[in-house]
Amino acid sequence: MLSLSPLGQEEEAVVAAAAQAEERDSGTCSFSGLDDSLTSLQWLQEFSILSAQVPQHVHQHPQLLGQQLGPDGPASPLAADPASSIGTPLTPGRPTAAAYSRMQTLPGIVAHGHCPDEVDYKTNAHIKPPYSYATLICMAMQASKKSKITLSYIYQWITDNFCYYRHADPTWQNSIRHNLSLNKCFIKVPRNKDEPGKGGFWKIDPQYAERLLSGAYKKRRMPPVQVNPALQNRLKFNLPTQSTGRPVGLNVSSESQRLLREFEEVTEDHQNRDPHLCEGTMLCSWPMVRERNGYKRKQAVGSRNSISKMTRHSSSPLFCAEEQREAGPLKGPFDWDALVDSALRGELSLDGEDPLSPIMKDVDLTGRGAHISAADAPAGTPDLRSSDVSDFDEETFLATAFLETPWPEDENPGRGDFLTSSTVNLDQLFDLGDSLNVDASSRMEPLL
DNA sequence: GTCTGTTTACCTCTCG
DNA sequence: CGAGAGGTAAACAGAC
Repeated sequence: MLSLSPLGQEEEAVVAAAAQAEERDSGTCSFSGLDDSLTSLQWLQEFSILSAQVPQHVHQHPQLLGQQLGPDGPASPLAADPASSIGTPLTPGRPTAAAYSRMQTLPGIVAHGHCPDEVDYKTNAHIKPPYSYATLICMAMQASKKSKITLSYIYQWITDNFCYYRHADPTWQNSIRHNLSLNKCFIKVPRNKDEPGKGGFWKIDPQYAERLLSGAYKKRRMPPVQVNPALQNRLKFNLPTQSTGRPVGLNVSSESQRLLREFEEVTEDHQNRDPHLCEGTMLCSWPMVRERNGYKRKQAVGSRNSISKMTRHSSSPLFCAEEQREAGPLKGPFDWDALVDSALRGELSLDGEDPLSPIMKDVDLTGRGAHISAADAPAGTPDLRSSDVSDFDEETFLATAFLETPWPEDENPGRGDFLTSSTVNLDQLFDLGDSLNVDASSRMEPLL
């Protein structure tokens, strides 16, 4: 009953245009010409899970950040479908290796019962991606390069990038819809009368996007291993396991292992950082306004949408559908070290008009309404400077952050409002960068 | 009829 | 143990 609607014409047009623009702007090879190891979502898994450090190959090819999903997201050709060839769950050459032993030391990963880092969800149809539906939706939205996307696009993106859902019972689509409707993070944008097609568009509520990104929403619970029931039998017979119990099919290429080693070398220091360094960071400064996000049980009918959703409209400074120009993926070479160094030297000011990312610049610390600049908060304000670190949802943040499209340098309509509304001090920013240097750096790309 | 969207209900799991 | 977060299922209505 899995019936995916093809992309609408308008979407295809945008996708095609984006692809062309991407190729034109980057001056690099086309998406299809990229090394496969750099076009997989898999590196995101690494990035997300391994404490948000920058994989070496991303360091080496930062321009690829925006190309991980390809310029056209769901329009990209489906990855090889291992469901028909069990035993080859990984795409050769992809940087999917992980130091599994090392992972044993990372809380919250091993506890999940499997090593997501080793799983190429784009081709592995057997293991359910460890992302909540909300996260998946966000990822699709971020990857789309559009400010608003359709439900069918979300379906398509998910099935294209997470093989599991290609073969899973389509009830997940129900959950997606359920999530869109129920989760206040998502705003429905009605389709214009003259726009053909079914349904409306969806976008991320800027306010809640901030919270999503800041981790106000917990990551998906991860059962030990969720194996696609539809494939369980085949998996059972076709996936021999190692002595560790891990499927042999999850072996990684030597190149991947090399990349991982390099990555680990780079990130090892970060793993040993004093956790207190996190205090005062941007993310840690964001108060977790744990407003129930629509999951209240037995709510009064209409209490959610009639109020919360109605009050959310496009006046929000971020992600506004028509306010925010379609942004392309990160482009061009990028000197990460130089950026961080200069930032650490204080050469980068986040005050004023620097076109920093919305979430870097404007943080609605209340979650709704009253804005409190992070910089305005007293240094000792506990709820701002050392707030619930555990709430920091790396998964959501990272999963979406790398996909978050930067705004073009030449225009930033609709951003003046948030650019001027608050400030973030450098310490906050680059403490953030310590743990999320990909993201922080990528957000500052327009500065260069 | 199918797709989309909303709503309700109930479940499991995590966390304090 | 209760609350919160997230997942699943199902019913229903409206649009296409």
